[in-house]
Amino acid sequence: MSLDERKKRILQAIVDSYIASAEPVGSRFLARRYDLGVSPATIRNEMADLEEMGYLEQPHTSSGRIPSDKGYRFYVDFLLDIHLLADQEIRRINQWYQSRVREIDLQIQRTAKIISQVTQYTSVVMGPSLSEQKLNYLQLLPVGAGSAVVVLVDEAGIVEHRTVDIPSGISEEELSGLTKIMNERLKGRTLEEVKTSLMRELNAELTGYMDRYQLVQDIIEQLVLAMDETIWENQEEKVYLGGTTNILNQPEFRNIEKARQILSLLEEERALHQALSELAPEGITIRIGKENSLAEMSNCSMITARYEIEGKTVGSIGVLGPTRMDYSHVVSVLNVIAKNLNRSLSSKRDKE
Amino acid sequence: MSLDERKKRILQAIVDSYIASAEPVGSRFLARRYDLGVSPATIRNEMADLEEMGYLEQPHTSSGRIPSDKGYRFYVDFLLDIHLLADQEIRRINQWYQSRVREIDLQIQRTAKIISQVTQYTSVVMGPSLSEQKLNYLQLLPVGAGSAVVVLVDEAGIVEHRTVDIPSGISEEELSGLTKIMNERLKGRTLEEVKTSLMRELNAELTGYMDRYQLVQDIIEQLVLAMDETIWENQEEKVYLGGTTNILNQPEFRNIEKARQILSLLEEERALHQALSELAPEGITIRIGKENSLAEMSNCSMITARYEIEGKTVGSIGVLGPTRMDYSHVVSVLNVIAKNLNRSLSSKRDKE
DNA sequence: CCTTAGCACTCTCTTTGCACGAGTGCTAAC
DNA sequence: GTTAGCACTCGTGCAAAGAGAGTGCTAAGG
Repeated sequence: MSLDERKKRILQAIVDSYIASAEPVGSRFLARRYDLGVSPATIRNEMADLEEMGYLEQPHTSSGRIPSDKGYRFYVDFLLDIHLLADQEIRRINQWYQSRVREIDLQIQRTAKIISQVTQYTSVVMGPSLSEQKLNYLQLLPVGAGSAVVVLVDEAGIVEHRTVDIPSGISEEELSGLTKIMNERLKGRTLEEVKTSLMRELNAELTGYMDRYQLVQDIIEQLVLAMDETIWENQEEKVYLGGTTNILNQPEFRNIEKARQILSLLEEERALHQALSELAPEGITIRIGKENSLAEMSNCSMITARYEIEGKTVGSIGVLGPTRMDYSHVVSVLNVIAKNLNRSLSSKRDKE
Repeated sequence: MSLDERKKRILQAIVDSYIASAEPVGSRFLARRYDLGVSPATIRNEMADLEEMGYLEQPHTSSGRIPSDKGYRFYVDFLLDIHLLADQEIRRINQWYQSRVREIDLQIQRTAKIISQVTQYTSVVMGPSLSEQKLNYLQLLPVGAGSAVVVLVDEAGIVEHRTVDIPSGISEEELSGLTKIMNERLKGRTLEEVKTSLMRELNAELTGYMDRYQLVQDIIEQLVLAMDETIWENQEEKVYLGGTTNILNQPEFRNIEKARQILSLLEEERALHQALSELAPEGITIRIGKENSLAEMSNCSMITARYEIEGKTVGSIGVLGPTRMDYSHVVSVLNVIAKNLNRSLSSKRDKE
């Protein structure tokens, strides 16, 4: 894994150049354009070495070299210099987050849009997982006969609702009584806890207080179901995309077949979600080419960062592009945006 | 506009053939394949006439003919025979709608998916416009200090919520009192009415009942804002897509540039929404090529149908494809799906 | 007068050959 | 260890040639 200084410089030059131009890089070009202090012939020798070691590839016998996945990996791990974003760019991003957005999914969706606009790649953002969020408030509102709306509010101010069936024999007073008891007992627990153990515990207890055993049990069962759906829908399903067509600007996707393959993948929320979930718990994760678990993404790299609510990691934001991606820029952008998003998602609570 | 019988048959044959194969249609092919009873030479003469009249076009001097927009229009208006869907297909669609889905936007989203799967084109579905829906129930729930959640339920059982700021000086009792009064007054009015005139009317009245003039006014103002957003977000923004990549299977979009153009358009929710709104108030609408108001869609046709809640038209479902689209099949599919969707959206209410 | 066969013509698409340019690997000299 | 030189390979662009499909027109036939 150890390359001498010159090999590193050459590899770096090749990757930089290829990222910028998408053209295989030749020795003469390198010698001219980068100040390596050696002749093309020497560079050729070094390139032959690098190829043998697996860092470079040659599309055909007499063309320049392009980085292999391994080459990109080395570049990302050891050669990447993250230059700060231009002030202008940072300001632009901050500005986007000036205006306060109430609804969390709108905020997430906007984030996807911003990422894709700033990076000119496709962005992939996972909606927040709510299962670890703590319940602040729960309300059962009767709606017509046999239906009620459950409204859940968590400590971060995220609101969700869901319609459930309730036994028609229960009165409005009973319902609000039930709501009251549940609130006293469940506030401050995570939604996951609420859903599983607590609901059962409460179930047992409530049947003591109230005379209509069966009805209450029915309601609770419905509630558990609804919460399950709510949590699940957010955690397991929602993936927001931005700039999906940006991918078509990349020369590696000029080929319709390749384009279709990757665009189809983007329609598969479930697969995407999985790809996004397999990440390191914090910091920036970079997956290059075949490092991605999905075969369709073997020409792509994905860079992701995490975001938090209440200091707890709840989801990730990411960028999908060709392996020939501007890693440095994207990493910086994701850092800045994650910071903004964190702030904006917590400001909801700071207000209180 | 009047073509003799033979010209009609020839035009129909050409459109059918071109829809099926995407290849320009020549006279020999027509004579052989369709039972027109005349020789290729005669067909050539007729085709020359049809071209002169504007129903056909010739990609280049010595190729077969393809239908012009006008040709498709004639075909759609006078020659289209809508054959019923295969039982199997109908059953398949009905099956999709067997399982009951509570949340309306999920149902709409699923509909988009179904349409695209059945037709193999891209589907475009407009979320329901809520402004004409009648309010069934409204609730203000205090959440933390300074915030409250407004929950709106309409007669069709559609639930929406929104977080609003409220003056911190107001008590929970006052809030529930306010809720009660509002419910009495506003139930049964359309959301649009609630939003505009009634809110003001109520505003005036309430200031009599309650002693804190300013506070109440603040709340109402917030509510109006929230409702505005709610209505607007549904009516003006939400467009659900299905099978966007299906468009890439069409030979006319092999060209990356064209593909990108149309896919970019699909990302522009606002433009799309507008395109969908300009439709006849009921029945099926077909827009062919340049009949579409958006220049990007001049190679495309769009077929749309309306759907209803409570017998009131609230949105539309549609298919976007090349002008060379299987009009007959799509029209049938949309009819069946609209019917299913209507039923499923009203069943929410039938239950009561 | 309408229909049809025949034919010359047009245009696209594919193939072929060829020259060019970019880039390499290798060898020999520095 | 570095470099210049050279032969070699491969992709690309271009022009010419040929095949194929389809037309429009003309003249003959019903």
